Amino acid sequence: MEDMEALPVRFPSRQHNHSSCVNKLLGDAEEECRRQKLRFTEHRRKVLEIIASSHKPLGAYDILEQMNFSGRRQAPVVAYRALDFLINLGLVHRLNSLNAFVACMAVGEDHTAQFLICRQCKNVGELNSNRVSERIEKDAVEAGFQVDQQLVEIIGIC
Amino acid sequence: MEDMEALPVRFPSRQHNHSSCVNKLLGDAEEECRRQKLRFTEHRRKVLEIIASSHKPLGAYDILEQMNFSGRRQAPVVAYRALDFLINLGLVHRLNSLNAFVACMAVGEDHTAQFLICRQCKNVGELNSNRVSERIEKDAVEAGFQVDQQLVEIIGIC
DNA sequence: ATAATATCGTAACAGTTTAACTTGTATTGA
DNA sequence: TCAATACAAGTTAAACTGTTACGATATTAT
Repeated sequence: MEDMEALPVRFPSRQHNHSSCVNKLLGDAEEECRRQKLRFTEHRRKVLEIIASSHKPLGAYDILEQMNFSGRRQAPVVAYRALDFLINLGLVHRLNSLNAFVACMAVGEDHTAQFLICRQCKNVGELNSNRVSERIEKDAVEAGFQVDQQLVEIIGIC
Repeated sequence: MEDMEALPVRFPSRQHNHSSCVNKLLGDAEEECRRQKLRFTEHRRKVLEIIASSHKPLGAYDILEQMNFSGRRQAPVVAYRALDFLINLGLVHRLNSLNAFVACMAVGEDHTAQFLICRQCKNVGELNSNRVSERIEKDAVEAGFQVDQQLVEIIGIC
C-alpha cells in the first residue's frame, strides 16, 4: 500500500517569476539572520541573489564573475566564504557531482532534499521526499550505520 | 508490511583478508575484459590493485603516489584514464563528496549502490538496497523526471 | 604489410578549494 | 566614549583536483 501524501517537488517551471522567488529568499535570509544574530553582509546578500536568480547550478567562478561591483574581480575566497555561510544557514545547497551551487527551494520547511539534475536543460529541481530519506535512514540503520547526512543526486531528464 | 529479503551490505570487517578480495577483483576484471574484448593493461591493473587494497577512499593523487614503478611519478592523466576505464566497467566507484575512489564490492551482481561513508574511521561501505533505489526511481518518476543515474552518499558513523 | 583504432608519454594548463596573515569594522561592556 | 572583543573582509599564495593537446607506440583488423 502506497503512502498517498503529495510528493513535494520543486522544479523551475518555464514561465516562473524569478524576481519574486529571489525576493522571498532574501527575505527569509534576513529574517533568519536576525533570529540567529548573524550578519547578512553585502557579499552574502549578493551571492545569494546571484544563486537565486539562476536555477541552473552555478560554480564558484560563475558567481565571482557576477560580483564585479567595482570593475575588478574578487578573489575566489570571497565567494567561498559567502557560500559556506549560506550553506550553513540552509539557504544554498552544494551539488557534489557538479562542484556547483543552487538556492534552496524549500527554505524553512525542515525538509530533506534530493536533487534532480537534468542533463539536457541543466536545470536542477529539488525533490523533497520523506519517503526516500526514511527509506535510506532505515536501510542504513539496518546495516548498522548511524546516519548524519544524506547526499542524493539524481541525474536524468526533466 | 516490510519487504523481508536480506539487505546486502558490504562493510569491510576488521579482520578481513585484503589480498583475497584484491585477487577476486583482478580476476573479475580480467574476465570482464576478455568478454568485452577490452585491454586490461598494466596501468589499469595497477590502479585497480591499489584501490582494491584500500577500503578507505583514495584520491587520484594518492593513487599516483603508489604508481612510482620506476622512481619517477606519473602524470595525473595516467591515473584518471585508468579510473575512467575501471569506472565504466563498474569495478570502481567515484565518491563525489570526497573526490575519491573505491573498489566496487559487488562486482557482477547487477547492483545499485549507496555508499556509507564513516566520518570516524574513514572506511566506506556499500549498501546495495534495491528498496532505496526503487523508492528514488518511483518518486522521481512521479515528479516527472526520467532517471538515468542515482548518486547516493550517506555520511555517518559505522 | 597496411590502415584503422586504442593506448600511452609528456607537458602544459585549467578549475576548484583552502590556508595564512593582515586590516577593517561592527558590537559589547566598562 | 573608549577600549576590548569578535566577526568579516582584503590579500596573497598555495594546494588540490582534473583536463587538453599532440605526437609516439602498440594492437587489431583488412
